[in-house]
Amino acid sequence: MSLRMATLGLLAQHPGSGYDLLKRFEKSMANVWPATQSQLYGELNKLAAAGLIEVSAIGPRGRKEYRITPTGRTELERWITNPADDPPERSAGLLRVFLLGELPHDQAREHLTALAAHADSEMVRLKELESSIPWSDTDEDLYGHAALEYGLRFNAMQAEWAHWLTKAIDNR
Amino acid sequence: MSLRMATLGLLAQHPGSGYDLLKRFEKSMANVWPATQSQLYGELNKLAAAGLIEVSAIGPRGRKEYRITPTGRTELERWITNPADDPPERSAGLLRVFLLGELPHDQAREHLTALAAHADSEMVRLKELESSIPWSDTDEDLYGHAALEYGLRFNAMQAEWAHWLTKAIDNR
DNA sequence: CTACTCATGTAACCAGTTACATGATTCA
DNA sequence: TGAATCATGTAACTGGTTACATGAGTAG
Repeated sequence: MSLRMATLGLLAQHPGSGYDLLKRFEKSMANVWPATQSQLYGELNKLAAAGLIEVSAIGPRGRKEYRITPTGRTELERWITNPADDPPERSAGLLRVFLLGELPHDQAREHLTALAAHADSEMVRLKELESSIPWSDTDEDLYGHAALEYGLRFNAMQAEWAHWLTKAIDNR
Repeated sequence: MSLRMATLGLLAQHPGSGYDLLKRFEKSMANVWPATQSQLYGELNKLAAAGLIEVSAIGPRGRKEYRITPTGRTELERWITNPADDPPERSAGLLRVFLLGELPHDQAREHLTALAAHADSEMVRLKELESSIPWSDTDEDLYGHAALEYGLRFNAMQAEWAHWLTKAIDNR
């Protein structure tokens, strides 16, 4: 359901071909919901069959430009305002923490140091991304920027937590 | 790969049957990596076929008690110390934020208020969980507790972020 | 005319969910 | 003896990944 909505959402912002969307997935949405090429083309056909999007123009090389339909927009708004039916969150990283007791203390500490370092480098990457984008005054950019800020805060929290746990291990 | 390691990890902590593990999945691991009954039984058979676990005893009603093998333990440790091959993180919640621009401002604000409220109630739930568990002095409990602390910090961050964004919307 | 990018699709596979199916043991 | 719990499994379906396949237009 979520890839479907990610695709529909990108088309709600701007129409485009599968190829266009693929680049927008890689560029802006990869941090939030990655998608592969084959998955995307399949989803576009399903969305079109369901009447949520439609082909608005055919270009060279069999290019199909899609746009969202009114039905599609209704469906998108319904999904955004209805967080109930989300898939459960899974985190391999947290699972690893959960099982860290199977490792000797010094290896566990090592892992946490690496985790904190990774969070720090993610923050650098996100800050670079932030300053590389010419943010406009649109709602689209307001929320894109907010998602980025979320990532910054998330990684900061993770680094702090890793340091806290490292200390807790040392006190034993 | 991750469910495989979650299962292996639980068996590394204590041996048990599929039925036992299922309850432990529901009780302690559901917040980190949920699993269904049919998935678990399938995985146990695959793990046994691969020699990572073995049946240590057969009980009434066809009960098969599993334990981890030395090969299994090696493989588990390899996985814990090697965070490279994790599946990408996906967040339906963040995807929704990304697409919040498709909604009128007041509806977006409403959504963020609900999100903050949900984070707050999650914190309450986790705190109750925390005080309901008779924590021991073992490593297993140290890291289980740390995972819970992670959840608390994560939800606190989320609530703060939602308030921050609500204010940013108001200033437009 | 050659290499590159644009452009779409299919097939095989792994992971996860829901529903169905079955039977043994225990406890009131 | 009937209900609850213990215990394991299969089948059908959806979502996601990797690899393969193909061809049209474009720029040097």
